[in-house]
Parts: sequence; C-alpha cells; structure tokens
Amino acid sequence: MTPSSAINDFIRTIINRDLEAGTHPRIVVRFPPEPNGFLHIGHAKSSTLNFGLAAEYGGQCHLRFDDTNPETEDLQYVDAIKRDLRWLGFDWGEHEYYASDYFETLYEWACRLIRKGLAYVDDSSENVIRSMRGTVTSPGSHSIYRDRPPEENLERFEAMRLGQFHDGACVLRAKIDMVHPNMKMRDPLMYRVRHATHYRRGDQWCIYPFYDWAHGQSDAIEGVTHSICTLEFSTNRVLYDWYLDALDINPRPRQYEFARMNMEYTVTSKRKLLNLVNEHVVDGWSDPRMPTLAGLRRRGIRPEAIRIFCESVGTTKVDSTHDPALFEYCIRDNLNQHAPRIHCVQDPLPVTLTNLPEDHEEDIEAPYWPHDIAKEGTRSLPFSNEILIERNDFSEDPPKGFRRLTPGGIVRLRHAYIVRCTHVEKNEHGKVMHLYCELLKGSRSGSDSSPASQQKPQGTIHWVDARRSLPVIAREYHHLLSVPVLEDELWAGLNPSSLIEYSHARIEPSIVEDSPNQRYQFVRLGYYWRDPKFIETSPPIFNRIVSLRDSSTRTKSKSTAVAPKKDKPRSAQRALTPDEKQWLQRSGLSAATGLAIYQIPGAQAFFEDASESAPSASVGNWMANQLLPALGDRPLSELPFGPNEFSQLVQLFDCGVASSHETREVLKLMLTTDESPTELLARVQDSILSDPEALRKMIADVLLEYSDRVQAYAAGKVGLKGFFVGQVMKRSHGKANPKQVQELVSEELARITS
RNA sequence: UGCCCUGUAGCUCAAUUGGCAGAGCGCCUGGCUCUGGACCAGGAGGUUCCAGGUUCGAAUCCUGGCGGGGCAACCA
Repeated sequence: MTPSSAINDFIRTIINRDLEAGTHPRIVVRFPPEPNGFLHIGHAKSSTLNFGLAAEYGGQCHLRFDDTNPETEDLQYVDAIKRDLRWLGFDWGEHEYYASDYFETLYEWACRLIRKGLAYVDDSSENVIRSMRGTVTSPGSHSIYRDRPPEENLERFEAMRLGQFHDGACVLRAKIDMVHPNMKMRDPLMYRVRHATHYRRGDQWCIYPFYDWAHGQSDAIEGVTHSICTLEFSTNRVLYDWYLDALDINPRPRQYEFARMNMEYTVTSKRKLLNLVNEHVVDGWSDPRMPTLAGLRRRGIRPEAIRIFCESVGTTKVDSTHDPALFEYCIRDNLNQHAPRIHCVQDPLPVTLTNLPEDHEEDIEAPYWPHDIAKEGTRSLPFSNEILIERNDFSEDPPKGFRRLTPGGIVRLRHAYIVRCTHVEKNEHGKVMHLYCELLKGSRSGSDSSPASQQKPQGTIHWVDARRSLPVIAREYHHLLSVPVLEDELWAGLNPSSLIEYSHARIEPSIVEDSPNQRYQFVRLGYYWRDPKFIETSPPIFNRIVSLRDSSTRTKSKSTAVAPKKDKPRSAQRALTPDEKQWLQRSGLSAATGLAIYQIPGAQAFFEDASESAPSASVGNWMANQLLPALGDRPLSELPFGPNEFSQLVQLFDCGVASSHETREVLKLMLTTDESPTELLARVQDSILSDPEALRKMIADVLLEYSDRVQAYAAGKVGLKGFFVGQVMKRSHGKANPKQVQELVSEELARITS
C-alpha cells in the first residue's frame, strides 16, 4: 500500500523505505497514553500522527494503555482518554490493549534475561543505586550484587514477586555497562517492589516493570512495526534495542522520535494542568480554557479543526513552539462553513429611533448565511423603535478610521435600516447611557433603489431588538498564560483575565428554535455555542469558541513591531591536541583537510603512501573531500585499490590529463572495480560528451523547453543559470563536461538575452 | 563538560537527494462586500547559525566552531 497523502516527513520516508524493502508487509503503530491524566492538544498531535499513518498505509493503530505505575493511574482516565480519542474521530477496533495485561509475559521474559546472565537482583538502597550510577560526565561503578549467579537471581526475583520483600528492598536490573556514556545503559532498573493496588490487576502483583522494560516488549508482543514516540525518549532508544536484542525478537519493532507539540501561551505539562484543576483555578479538566481535548470540546472547537491543525504543523525532530494563530485559523476556517450568522449584543447600549412610532414593530426576514457561503435559510429578526447596539460600536471621539457610529454619523443596521445619531444622553459621570437616532426612511436592507440607500454609511453594525431579544451570558476566553513561554512559576505566568463574562448580553430570539448544541457566528464578534456543561441553565451561557479575525486593532498594536536582529554567533577555532598539531605539521595539510584524514583509521598511512609519488596537497584534497566521504562505513582496507592506484589517479589530475569532473567519475568507478585508473580514465573520457555541437544542441533544447525561465533569467533571475546547466547535465546522464556546459550556457544565454 | 537530537522568512515547515531558496500562518497594501469576517489580487520579509574547504555549481558533501533541546526518577 502506498500513501495517498501528499504529506511527506521523515517518518513517512522511513515507512516507505521499509515497505518497499519488504521489511514489513504492512505497518502496525500504536498510541500509548498512560492513564494518569487527561489528553491534551499535544496528545492530539501524537494520536493524529499514529492513527493517520495507519489509515494512510492501510495498517493498524493500537490503543495501548501504558499502565505500569499503580500509584498514579486510574480507570477514570482510561474512560476519558477513550472518549476523547473517539471524539477526535479515531477507531482502534478490537485493538485496545493494556501493558498490565502483559505482566505475566514480561515476568517470564525477565527470567529469560536472568538465565542468560543479563539481569540481576540488586539489594542496594535507592540512594546507593543513585550514587553508584555516576553522572553524565563521570562513570558509574558496579553494585556488589552485580555478579550474583543466575540461580540466586532467579530465586530472589521469584521471592520479589511472591511479596517477600518490602517496598524498595530490592530491584531487578539489566546487566549492561556501568561506564556507558548513555546514562540509560548503566544497568537500568527493570522491576521495583510496590505493594500497591493496581486499578486493573488489583493486588495480583507487587512488582511492577519500568517504562523501558515494559514498552518495547509490549510493542513486540503486539507486533508493532514502528514505535513512534517523542524526542525525550531518544536516549532510551539504545536500551529499547538492547532489550529486544537480548530477547532475540524477530521481526522487531523500531523506535522513532519526533518533536512534541508545544504552543505559546499554553500549559501542556500534565503536572501543571493537574495543579490548575486541584487549585480550582479552572473549572476542572474540561474548562474551556484548558488545552485538554475535553476543554477544547467544551469550548466548542470541532474535532476536524484539531486534526487539520495537527496535520498542518508537520512532523519533525526540531523542538518547536507553535503560534496559537495557526490553530485559531484552523478553528475559524472549519467553523466558517458550519456556523449560521446571528445577532448578539454583548455589552448593550440602548438606542431609540425617534422617527418611529412608540409601538412600532416589524419582523425582518434575514438570511443565516453571507453571500459567499452556498447555504440557504433565513430567520425572522424582530425590529422596533427601541434597539440595542454594542457599546463599543459608538464613539463620541472616534479614532481615525473608525467605521461605526458617531454623533451625527450614519451606520447601516445589518439586515435593517440606515440610522443617523442625533442625540447622546449621558449620566453624571459622563458615561453614554442612551442614543437617539433617526431612521432613514426607505433605507431598508435590499431596497437599493430608494434615494436613502444611496447614502454611504460609515459602516455596518449588528443590533438586537430591545423588547423582543433574550438575555444571555456570553463568555470570552483568552490565553491561560500572559506570557508566551512559562519562564518561572506557573502562578506568576497566569493570565488574570483569561475569562471575561458579559452577563447582560442580549440575543435575537431565533435561537429558541435551535438545537442547544448549534454553533453560531455572532456577527462581528466570533463563533459561539452554548456551554454544554450549563445546557439547562437560564439565561443560557454561551462560550466564545474563537474570535473573528480582526483587522481593526491590528495597525495600532503590531505594525510598528520590528523583529530584533538575531545575534550571530562568532566562530572560533578549537585548540589542537599535540598529536593533531604534530600530524598537521608532518603532513603539511591545512587544518580542515588534515583533521578529516586524522580521524579515519588507516587514513594517515594511506595518505603518506600515496604522497610518495604525488603532491601531498592534492592527495590530501582528494582524500578528504572525495575518497573518505564516499567510503561510508567501509574501512579503507576493504577498498579494491590501494594508495598506489589512488596516487596514480591524483597524478593524472595534477598534470592536467584528467579534469576534475573526470577524476571524480574515475574515482566512483574505482570504488567498485579493480581496473587501473588509466584504463578507467580512457573509458570515462571516451564516454564524455565534449563535442561542442552536440552540447549546443542539448542546450538549445533545454532553453526551448524552459523558455519561461529564460525570460525570467533575462528579467534578472540570474540564479537560473545553474538550473539550465543542471538540466543539460541531467539530459546527458552526467556525461557532459560541466565546465564546458557552463561556458556554453553562458554564451547562449548572453546571445539570447542581448 | 560526556552521550544523543537539532539549527532554512516573525512562527510552523518544504526544497525531486549537488542545479530556480519556496508554501501555509502572521504582517502590510489594494479590490470586493450590508460582518473591520470570508473571498480575490499584490507586497514586504533570507548572511539557509558562523568560518573555512571541495565543486562549473553547496541549504545539501568535508573540517572546525557557535547556539537550542534532551538524558544522571524505585515516573512515563
């Protein structure tokens, strides 16, 4: 099965390679949450990747609960995780697994390692084990229990299982290497004694496996092919492989790591989220400000938007923090097609239309959708001489570019009439309390022909009827953090106004007809829906899902922000070791060339032998830049040629018999045959295309085929010359003389464009 | 100061494996519009972390340096 999607990232590259090579007939991946908290946006990224991969390649994705720590895990989290995943649209079919179901197998496999002398029971205390592990810069040392015979280890391990030790009395450790540069390999712990009740296994076990021991083995048990985890586990990979090798598992899973998703102004640490919940800073795990899937769901974001966002940010190994703007864009873009437009006034300012009778009432048929959305439907919008508008849609002292109501100014009431503000009533503090406007007769929306409609209003504002609108509470959510990235304490970075409540908002009455989980666009305000937690309350409580893109505030706040110039690090030269210094002096090579040779085993001798009959500078160059990189993992000694032949080649180049291109071609051939450089050179030169006429023909063809680019070149895009040369080289299957091609292309281009 | 991962536009990512440095978001300008939305058109924004080297040609290969992240839980 080949991928249908256009997405290509390093994971998909690996999978394509494995599928093509037949390493696996199909892929099996897994999403492995630990049931100790709620899923958040970061997990959405990981699950979208894994479930997406399975769907794309026709493989399967397992849901596996990594439940090896009885002290933090709970059934409520299992249920919540499953609910969230289903909501996102993922289906794992019958592939719902639990690491805790593998405890017996894991135990047997541990015994296997013990019998092979690869694991031992260590009675050392936690502190002793810690201190003997060494540090990242200093080696560890052996435990006094490290060399216990397998039989004794087996006996004690069984005793551990049978509950004959108290918590912390002993552990099972893999016997690997206490001086390994990777800390994870310094005899890692496999099992600890913990007399705790597991939410699924009850009191069946009093020893529990650690992550490293449980995870890879669970992958193996399930036949996982690609075990995709986040970057912080990359140092664990060596251990992952070690366990699988020790157990001789084949075919075996491989671990690949990608960068977890971070988002500015957002907390994604499970511990910090738990803090917010426990300290009642938020209304539980599903508070609409929370980055949890439960929170995003209650906020009103549709799952498609989350999936599209996760796919659009890509999968890499680069640590990155996302700008929430892209997420918000995905949310809006998704809602735009699904949310009918209605009117709600969050912060009402009463307006009396003075030239309408006091008992005036009419019903305006207004479309739910704007002209650019191909959907039908209208609702009736009550209108009278008393209406409410948004307080900030009126300004006595308007800033430049203000497109709303001002004293004496006119605006269009959306779907209704044009009005002119004639009088402003204020209270004793100077606060605007009431507006009096006159309605321009005949300006009703849609009646373009009347003279009144010809007037150009300053803008269009939304409104509701004062008498026949309904009270609602509107809640506006903002980032949980006031800083993009949490530097110090969580509490210091919290945004004090992450929730703004408008408790006297008024909404058009059409909503009583609608399903309570209908999502709307409140015109000019944003996308909203009823908070599902308070679906029964009166007045109804609406959550703002996301604001509208707002260009009215942009110019003021952002345009002046100039990106600070990054400080470019200066380069420096490391001090050479005495050995290196001596070698450079003896060889007479530059540092770059010399050190490249210095590092490869056997390369120094090779260089010295080859330099006997060819200039050492040339030999060095060709070795460092061409020969050594071409070697790959092969040692120098396995080459089908020796220093003598190499030296011959360099001489051919040096005295001008072979061009650099020809020399490189010959070297390529020498890697696979044992013919002499002279023979090969003859062959290469034979096959090289240097007939100017043939080349000119080829160049003409290329320039003709890419005539649009020739024009671009003529217009100043000179970088295209390399492109033309490349095309000619490709067409000649690498047989053309590039230097010559370059010259001819330049000539030709100059001729055409002059 | 060890091992591993990693540096391309403000952000997130591409670049057919050595041949045009691009896209989306954000920003700006204009158009359209009865939403300061959506849509359409255009624009600005680059020392591809730096310094050398190889090459006709380097984001890509080589050497050195600098920066960011991770690893020393009886957590995962």
